[in-house]
Amino acid sequence: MSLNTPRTRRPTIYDVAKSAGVSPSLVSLVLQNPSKVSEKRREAVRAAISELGYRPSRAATTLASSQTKSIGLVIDDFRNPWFVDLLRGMESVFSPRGYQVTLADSRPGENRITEAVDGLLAMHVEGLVIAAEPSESMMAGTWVPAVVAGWRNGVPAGAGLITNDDDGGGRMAAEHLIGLGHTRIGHLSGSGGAAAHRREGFRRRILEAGVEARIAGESRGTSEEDGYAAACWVLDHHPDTTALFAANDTMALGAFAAAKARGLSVPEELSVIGYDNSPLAKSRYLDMTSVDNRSDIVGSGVANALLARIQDPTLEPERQLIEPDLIIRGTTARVPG
Amino acid sequence: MSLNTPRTRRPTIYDVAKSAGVSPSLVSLVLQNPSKVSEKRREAVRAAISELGYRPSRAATTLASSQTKSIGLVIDDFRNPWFVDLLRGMESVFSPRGYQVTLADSRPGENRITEAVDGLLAMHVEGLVIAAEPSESMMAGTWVPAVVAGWRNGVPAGAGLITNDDDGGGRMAAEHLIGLGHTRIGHLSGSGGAAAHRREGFRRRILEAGVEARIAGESRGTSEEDGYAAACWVLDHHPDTTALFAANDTMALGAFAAAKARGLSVPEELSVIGYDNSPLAKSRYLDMTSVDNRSDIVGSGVANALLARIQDPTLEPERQLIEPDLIIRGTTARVPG
DNA sequence: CTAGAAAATTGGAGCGCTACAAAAACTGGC
DNA sequence: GCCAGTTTTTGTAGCGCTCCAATTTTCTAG
Repeated sequence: MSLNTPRTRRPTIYDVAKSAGVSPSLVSLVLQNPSKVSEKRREAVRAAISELGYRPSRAATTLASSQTKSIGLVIDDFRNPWFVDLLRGMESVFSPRGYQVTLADSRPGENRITEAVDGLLAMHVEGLVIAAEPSESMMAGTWVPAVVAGWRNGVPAGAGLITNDDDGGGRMAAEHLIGLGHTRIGHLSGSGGAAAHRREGFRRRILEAGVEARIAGESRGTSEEDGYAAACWVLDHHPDTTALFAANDTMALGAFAAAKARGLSVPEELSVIGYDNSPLAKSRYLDMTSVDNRSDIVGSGVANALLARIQDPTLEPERQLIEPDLIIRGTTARVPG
Repeated sequence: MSLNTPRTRRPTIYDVAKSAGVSPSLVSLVLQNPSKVSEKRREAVRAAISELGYRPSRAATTLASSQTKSIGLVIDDFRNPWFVDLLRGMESVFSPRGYQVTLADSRPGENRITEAVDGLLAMHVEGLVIAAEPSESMMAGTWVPAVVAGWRNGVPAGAGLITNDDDGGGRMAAEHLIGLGHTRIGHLSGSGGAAAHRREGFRRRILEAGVEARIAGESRGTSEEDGYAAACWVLDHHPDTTALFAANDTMALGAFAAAKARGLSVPEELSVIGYDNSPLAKSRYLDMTSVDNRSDIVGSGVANALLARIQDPTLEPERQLIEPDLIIRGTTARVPG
């Protein structure tokens, strides 16, 4: 049978051409610009294509045309939910322009970021989006425009930067709690660029209001356990604390656990505010007040900046901050008493 | 300067060869099998490579060698956390063998699964892992081995299948609750293949024990909201219910919300068991009893099956069930009273 | 010192496709 | 029926790499 010929060679453009009785060039034309081909041949070619189950070889196309209409996205960890929004934002501008985005993760220890970039460049991507801690060396000899998304420390010269205004977000969180009358506020922080900016924005606004900043976990991680440990520290050293600002939603979950262990009810006795507006925060059960960093907007901004630089490589790399949003839900309330 | 020549053509193997004073073939040899090249030339070539910032073109390599050492993974949604474990399991066997895995998501409405498969095949992947609802048409004219991971309905002929034993998992959940003395048990189900199997396994064990099965949400989705709605239905129609089995952890979160709204405490008055052993279930705060579907094992099983069929294409596609694990945590307890 | 074997290196064809110039097939107007 | 203009189709030459046979160099032993 013709339908079930499994172990056969992958069909090429020549097979299609022969089967349709035309030249290979004509088949290629049908693939790229069907309107330039007479209806008769076009249909013959299309029939042959589906008959043979032909799929163009991207490798050959890339090699011959030296443009891939693809851009590479390096992310540090698939478990980090923010990249989903980033990707969605990126695709909203890339897809209509016919660009495809290819993912590479650079989990530390497995393949480092340099390897991820190398792999992407080997695939002839036309541009690079770095959603991971960038490194100077990674850019060595990079010949395509790159933009860093969502990180602020050590952005290599020559790369653009579009990121969430984490300072602003920290300030917003502080503002919200101060507005609710809180004056004894703790912050669960972590190491890393984003956490540092959130912390600084928070600290500055808190000090402006003449309130003491109770900050824990600056040099630790940002997991739920880290959040729990930091919350325990704050609540044990400052038992009069009435509000906690966590550097992300997962850490806020740790804060909930610490509160529960101490018999403190949220938000009646302890207000908690998270960051990221992740699915966790949106959950009906957790219903968490959180700062939304608008990663979708970052994504579309990144895409636009990259596209501009692909079209005009002489353009200067852009730097841009995206304003976050405070989403008020059920874990923050007026100060008790 | 030689270091900073940004807008220049991407260096090729010829550039490297010229710069190192050897033939292109020799450069190619260094790249693939350095031990066959004399130390002197090898070093010269390596120096030239890093001097020029040369990266091999994957397109050219693929075309010339007609083997890519890459396999394609189609997933239905990046937000679904189980694919992370699947991927990890796959990489644990692919990486040591030098295979790379390329991701393509097939979110419905954007690019359908057929397009994702087409894209992957265009990249000359040597095998395909489908972690999404498969379709018959997607396999039309596919010339590489494929295996479906984690879905059981409508698996195309010719594709292998490695999946979690969802029947077994449902049975385990029922078993656990019955063992705790519960006799009035509700189940929050959903549409879709996995949910159906979990439901059936659960129902069968429940009926064996002579307990009535209170099942809700069979034709709805599997989000937290769906879980909430189903839990409300069960708790309102059968107020004497003492335990709830949710088809996944997110739905269990909905069950928590429903319990909270009714002033029922978990697990004292209501036991809740989830499915997936997702980060949610592992959370210190939520501390959820859950069925672990061992997606990592599925991943490595898939990888092994695929590798075997790549090496020997005449092999019959394999079908295999992976036994789940019950992880008992703090949301289930002996029946009250 | 030299034949013969082994190791190191090279030239050239070809992977599947596109780009572009050249050829072929149609137009319509006189 | 013929010519200029237009549309459609087709060779041909690469794109950057690998593979393999052929060639050159190096080594071993008599």
